[in-house]
Amino acid sequence: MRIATFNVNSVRTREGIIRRWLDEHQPDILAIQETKVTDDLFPAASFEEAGYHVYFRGQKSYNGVALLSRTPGLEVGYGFDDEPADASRLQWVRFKGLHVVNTYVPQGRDIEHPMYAYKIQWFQRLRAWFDRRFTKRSPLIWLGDMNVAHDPIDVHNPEERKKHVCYHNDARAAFAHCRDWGFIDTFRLHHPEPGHYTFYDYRNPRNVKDGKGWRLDYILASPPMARRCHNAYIDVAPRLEPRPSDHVVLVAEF
DNA sequence: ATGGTCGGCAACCGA
Repeated sequence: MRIATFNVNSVRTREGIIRRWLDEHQPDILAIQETKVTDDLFPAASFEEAGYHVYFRGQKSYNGVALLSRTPGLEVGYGFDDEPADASRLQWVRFKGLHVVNTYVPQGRDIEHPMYAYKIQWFQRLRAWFDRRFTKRSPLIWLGDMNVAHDPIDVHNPEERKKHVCYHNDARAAFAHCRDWGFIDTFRLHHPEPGHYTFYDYRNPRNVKDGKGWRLDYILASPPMARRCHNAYIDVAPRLEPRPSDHVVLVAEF
């Protein structure tokens, strides 16, 4: 089984990229973040044509999550149990023998900004949510854009990024606490070496050109799922497109 | 050291 995650930065702008990627890689599940569209305008028919069941929740301009799947989801939900629910950042789908949780974690804007405290809190709320709903024996996948480079090898220039909201100690600790529920990082399992990234900030074209990136996207597995994971890879195809996205595709095979 | 680019959507906000 092949599972993938891709922050598309507008599902309407990347619809062509997504369709081509689906045709070429034939994933069983593709999780998408930053769809940036309300549900009435989501291009669901296009992905259904490609042979997928489509589950999504979005809003105007910002955020938005979606999950495409070869097999139908048996149950689907959005958001935390309490407020703010953040329904367009947290999605879960139950399949036969598998739960998938798709998140677009708040970026945080700046260390001093209230959204950074909100981001830290968001990981804490998510950990409590995992604790309530699942056990370590659950066949569970948590994937998406976590907006954190977990370790020094997950960012090109860690020494210069200590005050960045995606590498600051508090963000890394909050992400770590959430992972400590019992998740295993499927990509790192198969690629212990540095230099693999899933995001290239195109506010600096030089860094994009030089491949100086961040690893912000993850496919994390509960112990029973991690035991079944035999391969993981990053596909940089979206960077080769005429209108490249800032994130690329992360894949894990089970 | 600074600022650089996208996408959505119609002025700037968010990343």
